[in-house]
Amino acid sequence: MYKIIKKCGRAKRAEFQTVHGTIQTPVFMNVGTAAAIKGAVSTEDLERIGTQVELSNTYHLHVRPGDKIVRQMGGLHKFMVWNKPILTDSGGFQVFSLAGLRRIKEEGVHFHSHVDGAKIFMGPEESMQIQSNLASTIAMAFDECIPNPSTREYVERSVDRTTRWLVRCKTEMERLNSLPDTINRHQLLFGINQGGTYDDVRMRHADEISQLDLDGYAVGGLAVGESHEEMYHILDCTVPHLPEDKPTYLMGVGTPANILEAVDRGVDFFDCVYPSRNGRHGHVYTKHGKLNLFNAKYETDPRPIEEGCGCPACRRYSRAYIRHLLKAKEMLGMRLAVLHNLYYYNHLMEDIRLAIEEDRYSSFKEETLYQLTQGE
RNA sequence: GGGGGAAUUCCCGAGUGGCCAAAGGGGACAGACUGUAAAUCUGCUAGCUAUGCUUUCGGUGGUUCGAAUCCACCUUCCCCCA
Repeated sequence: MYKIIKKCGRAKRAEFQTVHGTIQTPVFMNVGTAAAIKGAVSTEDLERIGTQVELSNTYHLHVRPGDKIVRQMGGLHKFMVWNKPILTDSGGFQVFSLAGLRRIKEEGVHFHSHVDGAKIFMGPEESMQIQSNLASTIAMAFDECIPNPSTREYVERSVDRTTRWLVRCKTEMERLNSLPDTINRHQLLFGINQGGTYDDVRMRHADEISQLDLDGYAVGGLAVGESHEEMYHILDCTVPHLPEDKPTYLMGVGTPANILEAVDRGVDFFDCVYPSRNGRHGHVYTKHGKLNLFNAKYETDPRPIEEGCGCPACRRYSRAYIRHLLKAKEMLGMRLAVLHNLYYYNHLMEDIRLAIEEDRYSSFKEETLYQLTQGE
């Protein structure tokens, strides 16, 4: 299922086979929380910009339209008309991001819906059931994404609960996959490592969950306020304690520089809202760093966002025009910026894969990081 | 021709004697955003030799210790009646 093709230092070039196709890693998963990438991005667009995996969210789809409706429509793949792999996040991040709207108990989490305030209960079993209804390719374990900073005492208690929840997730997922009427009987389950910024807690937890023989392992709870140095240190400590023959996923990360560094520490999967959200907010990525198209200096800039870029935005449109659209709040402006950013991320990953294959990842990383800081 | 109303800082618009360089929008300018409660949020928007000073509320003159606010005249615009 997971096959390492080439290693270059700790960086891995691998293939991950799923029922919805083979994922070439390292990979960036394009975030479409509510079964759509914000910014009016269609399935056809995703095919054009090189998307391999789309990520959607258990909590959001449970709230709206409801996972039973998605199931009735034949599962997320049919519903979205996307036949490549889909990873669903478990709702664990909403335990973090909806902190004001939820209460954590051993059995699970009580939420108030951010849409209408309705009471929602989600525990490991519920999360697995919802994800089974969604029939994603990869389900994520239901965890608590711990805020930063948190006390050691809290982190240890939370991590132990996340482990107990993980065991329950695995049991429930096996049961669901064996049901005769399940849509995707090959649904995979990734566990999630937590431990805040406490490296010993991280390593201990990684060792524990590695015993469970899951389909993949994620490092969660990073990029939530700690420094980059802390994040890289945690990866240095944690990734070696996760199974080498399973994919590693760094959740929610990150900037191009974060990804370059994390790949160098053995990470295969990434996802982040940056390319889509920043695109909607007028920030676009180039090999020389990020541009803010709202800035006055692009008012009459006839150049594409990036010279030579093959994305749908750069092939036809100028910075000046996209800036105008963004300022005029025309949806096309956001759409073009998001398409560019996702294309940039997907192609950055392609370059990363090639560099590993050609055994030159270290120099590629240094050169790319250097370029990113240079500006134009 | 007669009667009434209005002119405010880039725009709209509040303010009708001191607490006013002037509310609130908008626009402009800049910043933030890392498993998306995010097409969102924040800051800023007269000038300067800056805990103060100068210019600014259609124009000119006046009343007052003090005027965007009161008075006179002028200019422009709007509405109603002929």
